[in-house]
Amino acid sequence: MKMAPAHDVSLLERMKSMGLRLTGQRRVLAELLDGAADHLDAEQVYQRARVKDPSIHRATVYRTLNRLKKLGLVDELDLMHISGERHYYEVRPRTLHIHLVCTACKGVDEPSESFWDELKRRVEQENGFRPEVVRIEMAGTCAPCQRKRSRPTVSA
Amino acid sequence: MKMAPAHDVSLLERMKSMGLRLTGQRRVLAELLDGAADHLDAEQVYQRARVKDPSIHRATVYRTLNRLKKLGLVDELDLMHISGERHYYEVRPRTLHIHLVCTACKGVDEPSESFWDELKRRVEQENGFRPEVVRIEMAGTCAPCQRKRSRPTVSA
DNA sequence: TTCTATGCAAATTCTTTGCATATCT
DNA sequence: AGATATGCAAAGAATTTGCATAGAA
Repeated sequence: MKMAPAHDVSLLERMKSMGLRLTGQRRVLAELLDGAADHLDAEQVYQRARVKDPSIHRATVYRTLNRLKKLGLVDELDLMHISGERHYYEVRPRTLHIHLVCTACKGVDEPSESFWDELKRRVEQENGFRPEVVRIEMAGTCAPCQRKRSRPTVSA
Repeated sequence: MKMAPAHDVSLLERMKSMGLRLTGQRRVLAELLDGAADHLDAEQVYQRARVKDPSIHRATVYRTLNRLKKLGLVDELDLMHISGERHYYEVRPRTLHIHLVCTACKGVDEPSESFWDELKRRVEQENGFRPEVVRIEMAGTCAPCQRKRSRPTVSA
C-alpha cells in the first residue's frame, strides 16, 4: 500500500526549475506531498501542513495545489469515488501507474505495471492520439478481501 | 467523439429490474442519460431534464444520480480534471473503455479497446486483485491537434 | 525594488437534507 | 394503503476571490 517515490528529482526541485517562487509555505507543501505515503485530499494536506506551519491558510493550500496541477506536477484523482467523494492529490508519477481500489476495504494499491509502453504504442497507432498522462483505475476486490468473503461469515 | 450504446438493455430496464420505482422524473433522466452523446455534468443533466419536465428539481437530479451510482448503473468521472473541474456522468459501459482527453481541444474520444482481457488477467495473476470496474483515462494530444501544432502558427 | 504569494474574510459554487405532499406499486 | 420519491427552501461543504500586507527574487 506504499507509493514508490514519484521522481528522482524532488517536487521542490521541479517547482524551482519551473520558475516558481519558493515560499516557506510551498516548501512545506512540497515536502509533504513528496513524502506522502498515501493519497491526500485538500483538507488532509491542509491539516498536515498546519503542523509544520500553523499560520498556513487553507486558501494557500488550494491555490498551491491548483498551481501545481496546472503545471502538471501534481494530479487530482477521484479514485472512482469509491473511497469517498473527495479529491485526492498525488505528485505526478514519471510513468503509468495503476490504482487498484478495493470496494470492500477501500484500500488503494499501486502495482508496478509494464503495460505502459504497449498500451501507449497501440493508442498512438490505432487512434493517432499521443498520450502524455495515463491513469488507470480499477475497482474490485483485493486478495485479502476475497479470502475474507469466501470464508464462512462469522456473524457479530 | 460518439459513444457506443452502453447496453443492449436500456438503463430504464435495468433500473426496473433492480426494483427501482419508476417515476416520471426517473424515466426522463434514464432516457436522457442513455441517449447522451457526450458526458454530462449534474447541471447539464438538470438543464436537459428540465426541457422534458419543467417541474423537475435539481435535488431530484442529484438524488437520482447518487442512487444510480450506488447501484453501479452509472459512473461518475472527472476526466482527470482536464476539461474542467466538473464531474461527469455516464451509463456504466458493459466493458472496459478508455477516455482519451485532449489537453488542447478538451475533446474526449473513446476508442474501442481489446486490452481488457489481458490487462484483467495480468492484474488478477500478478496482484491477486479481482477487477470489476476499470477506468482508463489518457490525457494527451489528439491527431487533429497534433497536426495543428506542427503547422506554422498563424498569429492572430 | 518589484512582483508575486499569503492571510483573512466574504462570496461562490456544488451538493445534501428535513419536511410536507405527491406518486408509484 | 403503504412505502418511497419529489419539490422546496434552507443548510452544509468545498473551493475561490478581492484586497492589503508580507515576502521572495
